Amino acid sequence: MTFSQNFKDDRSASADGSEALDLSSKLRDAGLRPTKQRLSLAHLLYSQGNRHVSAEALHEEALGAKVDVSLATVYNTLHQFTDAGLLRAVAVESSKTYFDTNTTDHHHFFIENENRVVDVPASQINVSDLPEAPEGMEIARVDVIVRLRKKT
Amino acid sequence: MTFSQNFKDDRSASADGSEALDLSSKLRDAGLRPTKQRLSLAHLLYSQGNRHVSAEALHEEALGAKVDVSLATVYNTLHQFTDAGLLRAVAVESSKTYFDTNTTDHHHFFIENENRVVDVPASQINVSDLPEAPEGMEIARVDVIVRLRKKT
DNA sequence: TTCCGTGCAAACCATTTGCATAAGC
DNA sequence: GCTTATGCAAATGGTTTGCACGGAA
Repeated sequence: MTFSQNFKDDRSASADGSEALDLSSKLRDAGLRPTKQRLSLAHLLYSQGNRHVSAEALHEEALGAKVDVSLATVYNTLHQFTDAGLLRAVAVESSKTYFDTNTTDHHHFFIENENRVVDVPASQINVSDLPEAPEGMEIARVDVIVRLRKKT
Repeated sequence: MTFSQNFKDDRSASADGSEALDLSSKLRDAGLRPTKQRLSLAHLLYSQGNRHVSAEALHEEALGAKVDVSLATVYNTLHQFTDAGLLRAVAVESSKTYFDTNTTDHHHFFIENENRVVDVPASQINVSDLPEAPEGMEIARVDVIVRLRKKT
C-alpha cells in the first residue's frame, strides 16, 4: 500500500522480485495490465518518494533510464493511473499538467519562477468554514495552492 | 451590455463623468494607452459585475457586440490587464486559462462537469496555520479551489 | 486467438510571435 | 513624426487520436 521512501537500490527489482510483484499487483488491482511500459513507468514514479512530474519530464527520464516508451504512451499511462486513483493531477496555472504520486489528502506550494510543485501535508494547513455547495452539488475536493515567489 | 447598469457598491462608477472616461483613466493609471480595442474589451469585462472569462469566450462576445478585435489582441489585452493588476488569472486544471475581473482577496468554486468558475468571498473560507515559506521565499497568494461535482 | 496496449505521426487546440499596417499622442 | 497597438497568419507547445503492429491473457 505505502512505499518506502528509502530505496537503497532504486534501479532494479529486489533479488526475489518483490518490488516487481508489488507493482504488478498494484496495477492489476487497479484494473490495468502490468505491461512492460507501465511497470517501468510505475517504477520510476513510485520508487523515489512523492513526486510531481510532467508527461514530458517522465518521458525524458524513461529514455534516460533506457526504458523505451513513446510520449503518447506516457500520456496514456499517466491518465490511466490518474483515473485508477494511483496518481492525482495538480492544477497550477502553468500550461503543463503535473501528476502527483501522493494521492492522500494534502496541499501544495507552487514556486512561481521555477514552475515547481511541492507537497504541503494536510496537517499544516487548516481550512474551515467552507461554504455550502449549491443545490444538487457536492464538494469533491478542496485544493489549497500556496504561491511562493522569491523574496525581493 | 448597456452603459446604464446598476452598480450598488462600485466606487469606480462615475458621478459626473461618463463610463468611457472612467475606463480611460483606469487604463491610463495602469500605464496602458486607452485604445479603442482596450476600451471595448474593458467595457465588456467590467460593466457586468464580476466575471470569469476565457480568451475565446471574450473574443466571441466582442464580435457579437460588433467590436472588431482579433483573437491575438484579446490575448494580448488580457495579459496586459493581468500584468497591470486589472485582472487575475485563475488556475484550474482545465486546459484553458480563465481571467477573473475580481482582483480582491477571494476564492473559487470550480464546477467540474461544466468547467465553470464561481467566486467565493474570502470571508466564507477560513484558512489558517499556513506553513512557513522556505528560506528566501515569501507567500505571494493563497488560492483555495473548492471542486464541485454533481451529487449522485 | 483474441484483445488490449503501444508506437508513430498526424491532428488538435489554446496560445504566442513576427512583421507590416494603423492608431494614439 | 515617433512610438505603441493591432491584425493576420504562421509558428509553437502541450496534448490527443487513428491506425497498424506486437505482446499479454
